[in-house]
This record gives sequence, structure tokens and C-alpha cells, in this order.
Amino acid sequence: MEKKSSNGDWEKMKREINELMTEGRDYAHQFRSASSQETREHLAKKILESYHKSLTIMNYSGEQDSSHAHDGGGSPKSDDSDQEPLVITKSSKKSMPKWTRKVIITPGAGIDRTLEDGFSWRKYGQKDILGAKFPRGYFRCTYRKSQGCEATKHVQRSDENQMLFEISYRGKHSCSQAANVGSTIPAQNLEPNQTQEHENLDIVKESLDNYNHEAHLHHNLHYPMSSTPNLESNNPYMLQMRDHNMDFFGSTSFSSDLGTNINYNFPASGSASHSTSNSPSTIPLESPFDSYDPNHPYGGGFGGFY
DNA sequence: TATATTTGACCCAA
DNA sequence: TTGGGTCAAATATA
Repeated sequence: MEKKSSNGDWEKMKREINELMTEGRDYAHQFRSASSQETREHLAKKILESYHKSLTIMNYSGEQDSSHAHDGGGSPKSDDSDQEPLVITKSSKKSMPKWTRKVIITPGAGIDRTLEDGFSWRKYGQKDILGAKFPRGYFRCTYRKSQGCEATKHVQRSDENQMLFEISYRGKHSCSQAANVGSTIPAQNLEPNQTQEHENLDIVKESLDNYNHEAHLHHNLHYPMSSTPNLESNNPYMLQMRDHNMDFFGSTSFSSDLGTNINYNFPASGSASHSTSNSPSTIPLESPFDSYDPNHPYGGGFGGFY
């Protein structure tokens, strides 16, 4: 929807992100075969730079989305954006604060952990969206009934990058979770795009730090680099950039933040119809990546989102 | 048995 | 009229 309004810009951003991600992937390849610590550090820096640039572009696009969301329906003032309407009524969902968060799946952490935001959500619907490959999931706060919490979120997997999820939040949590989660997970209160950029960068940095720590540890133990136990499994982003060959999720477990297992839905066919989801072939999988088509740059397997 | 998920049907804004 | 969002009955799971 939003894409159509600024198709040119969107296409340009897509190209730029694609180039940056390709660049990052190439660096990751070099990273794998690099023998010296110095080279690896240099490459790690380059990878981080590529990610940072990509995220900056994505976040720019996200900001545009947010501003549209705020302006949508003719919002009175744009400079009131940091003063969300606190009066939330059932009759005016438009007035509810709304923001979008983009999340890149962290394979090592599991899909649910990556998407986790500290709140408990209950799924109340799923629908195929016109022009989107993947269905959109509709979630509401678990405590909607008991505490009247009106917060909802929509989760949409990106067409271009299946590792990318766009999560749209609407409404603020009025339940008891808000107090508990708010102190540890600020995403609900901070500028979401900014927060997300930091989150993603932190993940990358953490991954690389883990690698450095591992490498250092093994180096000190006089283990040859080649015998480092599955380096990539400790570096989700190294894995992610592995030429799109997602053959590394064998041990990834997925349990939802509700304490139940998440089903990874695969529509019967790859194309989503505009009608309400009718995917009788819901296949509960341990890992949604098992069927990822490595021969397809972005598409292929993995029809549903989660 | 309680709770969560799935999914067809319905509502409503554009 | 269309399509996104929600409802609620049916079903699954713990």
C-alpha cells in the first residue's frame, strides 16, 4: 500500500539494500575463509557497516511509514507525534498510537525470540494480503479480556527478504505487563525504528563478539581454527549471510512467548489469494527454514510466516 | 477442562 | 465493490 505511493523511492531503497546485503554476504564469505585475526576483524567491521547502512535505509523507510500512520486520516498536527493520544476509545481505533517495527530473524535465537517483545500476545486471525506473498498475522494482548488491554499487533513477513518481519503495533498496553515489561523492553515507549536499529546492531555485534570470544578462547587453548566447534552456529548473522543457504536450523527450537509452540504455516500454494486465508495444509514444523529453497534468492519455500 | 489457534464469515472504511 | 481487520465457532493442545 505505502509502497505504491512512492514506488520510485521504494525501488531505489530496495536496490540499495540489496546491494548492501550482497556486499555484506560477500564479506561474510571472505570472513569464513580468512585465516588471520586481523583480516577477520577488518571483515567483521565491513559486515557491520553493511548492516548499519541497510538498517539506516530501512529505518528511513520505516519512518515514512510511521509518519503516514500518524497522518493517516488527517491527523491534526504532526508535532504532536510524541504526545500520543492517551484517551483510547473502542470507537476510534484510528486515534490509537501506531508504529511499525522491522525485525530480522536471528536464526540462532529462534524466530519467536527474535520477534519477542516481552508481551504476551494471542493470535486472533490470519489473512492473506493482496500483493503480499505471506499472510498477515493478527495478535492482541493476552490480557484483553481480563484487563481490557487494547494493544494489538500485526505481523507481516517481507516479500523481499523472508528474514525480515514488519510488526505493526497499535494501541498501548494498559495491562499489568506494561509496568513489568516497560522497564526492560523500551520498544513500546521509544521511537520504534531507532530502537530496532540498535537492537539489530546489538545482535550483530553480540554475534561477532561471541565469535571473537570463541576464537580467542580456542586460540588460547591452542585449538586449530579449523577445529573450532561450529563457528557459524554461534554467529547467526554469519549464517544468515551464507549465500541464502539456510541449512543451519536443524537444532533451532521455537517455543512462543506464551509458552506454547508456534506453528509455521505453509499455504498450499506459494501465491496468496486475496480471500481470507484458507490454508488447510497447516504444517506444524519445528523449524520454518527446513523447507527454505536454497536455489531461490528470496522466494521459494517457507510459504507462511510463522 | 481451560486455554490457545485456526479459519470462514462478517463488518466497515476507502 | 474491494480488501483489511475482527469475530467467533470449531478444533487442537496441555
